[in-house]
Amino acid sequence: MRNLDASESDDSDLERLIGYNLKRAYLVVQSDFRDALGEDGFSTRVFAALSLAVTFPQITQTALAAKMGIERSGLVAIVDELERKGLLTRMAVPTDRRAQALVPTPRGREAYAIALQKVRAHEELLFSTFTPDERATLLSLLRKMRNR
Amino acid sequence: MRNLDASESDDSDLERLIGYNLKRAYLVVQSDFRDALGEDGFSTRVFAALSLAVTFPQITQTALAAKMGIERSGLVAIVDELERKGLLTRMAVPTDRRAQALVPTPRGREAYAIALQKVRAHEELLFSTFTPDERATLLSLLRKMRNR
DNA sequence: GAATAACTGTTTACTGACATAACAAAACAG
DNA sequence: CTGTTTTGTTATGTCAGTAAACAGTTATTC
Repeated sequence: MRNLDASESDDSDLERLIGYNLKRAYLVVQSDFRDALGEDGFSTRVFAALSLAVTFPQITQTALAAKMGIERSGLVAIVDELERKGLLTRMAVPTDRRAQALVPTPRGREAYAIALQKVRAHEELLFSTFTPDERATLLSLLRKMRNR
Repeated sequence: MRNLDASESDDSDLERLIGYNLKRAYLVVQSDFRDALGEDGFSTRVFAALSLAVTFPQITQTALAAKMGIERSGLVAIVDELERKGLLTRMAVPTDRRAQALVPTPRGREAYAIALQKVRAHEELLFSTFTPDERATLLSLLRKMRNR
C-alpha cells in the first residue's frame, strides 16, 4: 500500500481530527516496520514482547501482558513463537508453580540487538525530515496521550 | 481494556520508540472512540467513509477507497452497511455505467452531523489536558508523518 | 484446617480490519 | 474490432486482538 493521497491535504472534517490522523500515521509506521525487518522479521508485537523480556528478564507472562496492554491469552501465541525460535524460554518459578518466568536465551538477546538496530534505522529513515526537536515533541505528546 | 500501566513510564528501549508509542496512543483513541459513539455507533472506518461521502457527494467508490487508503474490495462492506442503514445510496453514473456515485441521504447527513459532534466531544475530552498549541502541534506532526 | 475465592497460563471460538486474487461488465486504445 | 484497463464485487486468507471457560495452584476466610 503506497499511502499516497494526503498530498491533497484536503480540509475535510476528517482531516482535522487528531484520531484519524493518528490512525493513518500508525498504518504508515506499521507497514514500514514490516518492510524494515524483512521477510522473516518480527511483527511489532513479537518485537515488543522480546524487547520487554530482554529488558525485564524473568518477567512473568501476566506482567508482560499488562505491560504490553494486551490480554494474557493473547500473549500465549507470541511467547510460543519466541520459544519455538529458541529466543526465549519459559522457566518454572520456584515460589509460584502457576507462573512462568520468561528468560531470553543468548540467541534471543543477540536477535533482539540486531532487530533493535534495524528498528532504530527504520525510525531514523521514517523521521529523516523531522528535527530532533520535532521528534522529541512528538514522542512526549504521544506519551501524554497514553496517560489517559 | 483499561490501558493502565505507562504510569511507570519505564525507560525501556521500547518506550523510547516513536512507533511503539504511536501504536499505544492509537489504541487508546480507538477504544475511546467506540465508547464515545455508544452501542450502535459507527466504527472508525464507517464513520470515515460517511464523513468523506458527505464532504464529497457523488464520489466514486474507487476514489473514496483511495482517499481512505484502503482497497476497493474492503470498501464494499462499508458502503453496504451505510446503504443498509439508509444513510447512503449507490447511484448510477450516466457517463460511466461501471461506476457507482455515493450520495448521502438526508438521514445520512443528519446521522453524520450527530456523530461528528460526538466525535468532537470525544476528542475534546481525550485532549482536555492538552493546550490548543499542543493539539495543533500534534496534528501537524502526524500530518507530516503521513506525507511519506 | 476446610471451604472458598482469586490468580496463572492455556485453549477455543469469535471479531474487526484489512489484503489478494479472480471475475464480469463496461470503457478505452490502437 | 481486438486487446487492455478499470469498476465494483465475491471469495478467501491473514493478523491482531478479545472473551469465556478450564485445570492447576495459591491466598483468604471462616
